[in-house]
Amino acid sequence: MLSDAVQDYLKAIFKLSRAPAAGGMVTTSHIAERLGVSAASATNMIKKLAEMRLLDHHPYQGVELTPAGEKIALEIVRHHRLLELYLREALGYEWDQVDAEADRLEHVISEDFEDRIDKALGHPTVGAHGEPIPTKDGEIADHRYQRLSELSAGQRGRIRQVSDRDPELLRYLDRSGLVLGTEVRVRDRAPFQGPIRLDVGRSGEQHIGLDVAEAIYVDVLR
Amino acid sequence: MLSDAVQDYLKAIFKLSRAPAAGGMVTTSHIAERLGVSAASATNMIKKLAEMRLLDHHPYQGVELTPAGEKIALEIVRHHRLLELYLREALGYEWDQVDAEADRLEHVISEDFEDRIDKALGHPTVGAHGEPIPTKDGEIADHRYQRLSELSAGQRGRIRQVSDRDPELLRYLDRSGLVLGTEVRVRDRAPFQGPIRLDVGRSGEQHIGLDVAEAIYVDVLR
DNA sequence: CTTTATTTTTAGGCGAGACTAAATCTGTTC
DNA sequence: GAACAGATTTAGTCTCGCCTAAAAATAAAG
Repeated sequence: MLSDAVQDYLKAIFKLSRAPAAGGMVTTSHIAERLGVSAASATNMIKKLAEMRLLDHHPYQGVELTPAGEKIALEIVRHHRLLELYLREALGYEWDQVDAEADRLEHVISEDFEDRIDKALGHPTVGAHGEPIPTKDGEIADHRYQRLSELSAGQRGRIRQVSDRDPELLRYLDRSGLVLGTEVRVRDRAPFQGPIRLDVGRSGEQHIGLDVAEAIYVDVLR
Repeated sequence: MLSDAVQDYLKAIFKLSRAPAAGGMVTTSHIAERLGVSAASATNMIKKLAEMRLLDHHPYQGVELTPAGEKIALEIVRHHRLLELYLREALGYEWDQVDAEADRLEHVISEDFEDRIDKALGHPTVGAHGEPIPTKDGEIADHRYQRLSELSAGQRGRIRQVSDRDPELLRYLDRSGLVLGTEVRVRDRAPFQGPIRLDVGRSGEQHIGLDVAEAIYVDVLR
């Protein structure tokens, strides 16, 4: 049985390696920062994971998950995303509360539990924030949405995914109507990394900062 | 935050102290046996728990939970029993599978999760095997059922609780119709700790061993 | 090409919670 | 009341996952 710590590292490395601008290679300091541990601790765990053949360590350069490591990471991500969705759909959790609860549950649920909530949810393919849910045999869809921050004035898009990193942000998005499925249109963008003016849905107009727009992923329409 | 190990010890001590023939005092070796650790390990943890004022340690005699320790134990038991029932009612688990899953989940769920499943279940007062569920403020009902093994020929009873210690036993009980709510009547008892012949419900007749009868608790009828 | 700033790794330690082996206490038996 | 069996505690280790401080490697700047 893999420890919680091992699982957390694999998950973090997987997510970082998928993040834009990471060419598959993930640095020690990024891992340490993500997990809130010292760089030395991260190095130690990296060495251990490398011995277990769950990742390749290129000293001073970074790490890369092996297929075996990625497989495990995907199982954890699957657990996490199914749990998030279940908490929301079956137990009425708010959008911003599911991540923390799922972080603790994901390490302890059995395969059976996973299968049962998967079934209860109707075998969903996307999670509570629009992220793809890996299949049981380790396939994960690659949606390639665009960030809302990349759209230019006049473009329209439908919100398909939002970053789940910050509960505060999720509450803000919820209040602002910027939820999954909503159609938005960029009215204009202020210069110098300024705010974006948006039409949200049929009604509201919103001004959002660039950081917020970067956390929203859309399908471009038309 | 209390570690999983601390929680497991408190829960085990609580359950042992409630078991018949334990005068509130629980021995080191019983604790060690229940948790599957060496007696030395149990002694270490006992000293630690005594320092935390969660139990009183009378060296070489045994331990007794303080009110503070019992409070925590009851919270864990509440988590466990609500989870067991939820797994059964909401996710369709079998009678014998819920204990193991709940053992892992009980340490990680939040207060919020507890409240949500409690509500979803309609604030139940007994768990999946008939055990009383402690209330949120640490009250636990004391049912004082009788063991089926204590009934004499001719007596009738309704099954109100079964021991959850052995999944194998639970499967056997399920197959035999010896489930919660069923009415049973003792036809006769073989001598020398022999089997008990039972009428089960309206139909079946069953012969069960004394060990099995000791694991079944009934309300005596008439 | 050398200095400097940054990142990464090494070295050494700490707390939890388990272990084994040895010492000590309790209780029973003669 | 002495001896012995069994339970309990003490003493000393081990692994895991974290830490800080120091050393080493890399990358950037002069």
